[in-house]
Amino acid sequence: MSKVNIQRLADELNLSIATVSRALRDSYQIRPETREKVWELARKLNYQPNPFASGLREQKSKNIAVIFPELANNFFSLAINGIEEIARQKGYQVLIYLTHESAASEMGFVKSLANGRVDGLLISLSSETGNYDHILELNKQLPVILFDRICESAEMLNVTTDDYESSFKATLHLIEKGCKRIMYLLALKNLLAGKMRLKGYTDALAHANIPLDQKLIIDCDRSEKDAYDLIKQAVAQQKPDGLFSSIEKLGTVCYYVANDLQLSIPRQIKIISFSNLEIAALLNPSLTTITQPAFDIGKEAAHILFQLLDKKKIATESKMIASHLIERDSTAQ
Amino acid sequence: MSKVNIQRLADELNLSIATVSRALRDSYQIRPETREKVWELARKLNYQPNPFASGLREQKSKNIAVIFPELANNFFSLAINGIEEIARQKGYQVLIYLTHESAASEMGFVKSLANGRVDGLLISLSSETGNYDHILELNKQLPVILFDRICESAEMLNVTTDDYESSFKATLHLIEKGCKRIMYLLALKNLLAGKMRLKGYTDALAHANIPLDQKLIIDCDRSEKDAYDLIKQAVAQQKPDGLFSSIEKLGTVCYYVANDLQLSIPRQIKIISFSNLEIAALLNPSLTTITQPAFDIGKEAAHILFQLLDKKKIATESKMIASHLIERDSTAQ
DNA sequence: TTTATTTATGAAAACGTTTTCTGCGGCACT
DNA sequence: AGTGCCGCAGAAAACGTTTTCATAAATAAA
Repeated sequence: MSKVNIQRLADELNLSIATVSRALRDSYQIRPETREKVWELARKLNYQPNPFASGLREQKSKNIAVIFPELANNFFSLAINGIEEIARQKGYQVLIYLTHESAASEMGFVKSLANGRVDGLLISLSSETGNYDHILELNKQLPVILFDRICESAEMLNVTTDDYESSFKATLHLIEKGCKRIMYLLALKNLLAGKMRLKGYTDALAHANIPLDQKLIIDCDRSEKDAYDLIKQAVAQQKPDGLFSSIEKLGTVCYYVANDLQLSIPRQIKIISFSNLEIAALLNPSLTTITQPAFDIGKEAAHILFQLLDKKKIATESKMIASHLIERDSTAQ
Repeated sequence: MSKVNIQRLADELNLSIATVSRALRDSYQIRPETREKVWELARKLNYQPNPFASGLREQKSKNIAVIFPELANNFFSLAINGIEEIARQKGYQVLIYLTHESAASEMGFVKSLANGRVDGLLISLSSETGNYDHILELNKQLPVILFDRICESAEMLNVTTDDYESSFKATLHLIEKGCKRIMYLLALKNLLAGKMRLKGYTDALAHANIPLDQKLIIDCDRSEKDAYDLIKQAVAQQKPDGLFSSIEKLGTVCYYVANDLQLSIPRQIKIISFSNLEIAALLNPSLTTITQPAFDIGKEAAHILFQLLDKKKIATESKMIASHLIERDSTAQ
């Protein structure tokens, strides 16, 4: 039951710990038969090197940290799958932190990573985050890759999707389907992603010569809980014929609102939403979505991180992966 | 830029590292003004004790591991939220491992935890897992709590939900709504949860004096990818008037099948499913579910684990948390 | 045979903490 | 003045690795 360490192996084999360590690491200096004896016992006792000891000695943790706003969101669930897959291949452990959209939590987590706990960080910013100093500071010590919710700093590496273009296309899609008054459900307005999505919307309106009506832009960042009431009231007052939800969570809220106001989708009101919901196709009616390649974004972010960790300085640069507009019944003509 | 360690603090303050360490840990042996000086500099330099050094010295990691089959499943996304919340309160880090339902992966992960990487483990077994030796073995070294997908061993601590009762009730619910031929979509048949759910189904049939028809039990474990075809064919042949899906994933598959076979839900076929899908209410028609208290299960499992880690031996025993049957339109009469 | 070189191993230092064991002044009590 | 105690701080050991440095035996070169 007592923990099996390298000393124990050395004692049982009448070898020094140096020899055992070398044998386990397949050093060329070790006689094959010695090596084999060591490995055999190690396997038998299920010897696992103490990661704290090796970490301390080697000054590397073989850990990476992943900081997420939440996991209820399908985007992040998918992304972490991609991240975990790559990390596992590389023999790294994944530490997970959830900020619950709190900038204070995020700052605390980031600061706590400053001393060797992890070798690198993958982070998607909280919606509250306005100041990026903590990120830039940590990036001086270890590689930090931002994904999806990035910060506007030239010096950081990012993996994103084409928020602006997607949003532009989504708005145009509603216009093509006949919408004249498109309400935009604004979220993440502190973050670049949020700003790009909003700009995609306004630019698309301009492009179609539709005057921008500020009353049709509903800020849903502030009151997450009250989003339902807020949207319902806005829809009732402004009577839009299209709803564009800039985040997944609000997409479903739209359905409840439409139901409640007895608006038929898509006849009276059309709905499109950024969303990674697998079952968007099963909603009543099926929901037209802009779907982000979440798994690939996670994978790519991890991939870039490990390029840096492996010191392969080959072409590590920010990357953008396109989202897809999937047309379904909620925007049918 | 250089890492700030305790030596650096000691040098700058002309103190010994012993004193600095004690000051940071609020030892009573340290003069308050010394303590304050140390803390001030530590804050200024954002000193974070190296967790590998402390871990090695104290022989505890302040880490816990969470082993999940997957994260696409809403149950696990919710559960990890609960786990992370408790762990964070306790100052522990959460290491995440995804088995993708592979027993081999699971065994590898569990074995790799044998040497101090983590102080405890929360695990939900993969659907492939038939042998529990690796779990029992690890449990000799550190506390292991199983949740939801547990193993049938008296000596392990578990957090579960009332699978049998839920399944019984669900079946009865369909019967009450007029179903005569209820097809059961079997999954997780290797695991206790799967067995209990199946037994709940068969017992409920017996209770209602409905003869058990083996052809109505569709084993969906084998061919995850082909589940759709399997179910579609079975429904076409057997013409059930009720579908009971024992896992979330198959619930949505039922909708696609019904659609494809042009069966109207709930008129021609009623559907009920184990599921934590938030938007079950928005499906077409809304889906009647048995919803597990995933967040609470995660929280409770973590809670029990920390009771053990804190050596509070007060009443640490297995716990069962009830699921809820939420009646919606897919089983309307 | 003597000397250089290779091969296989051991001794010991280092990583950054925490904590036990000492030690030094100063104070209170004989 | 001598003894004991207390408050504070330093020296050093320990945790389990990895790796540099040293060394013995065996082989090759002279």
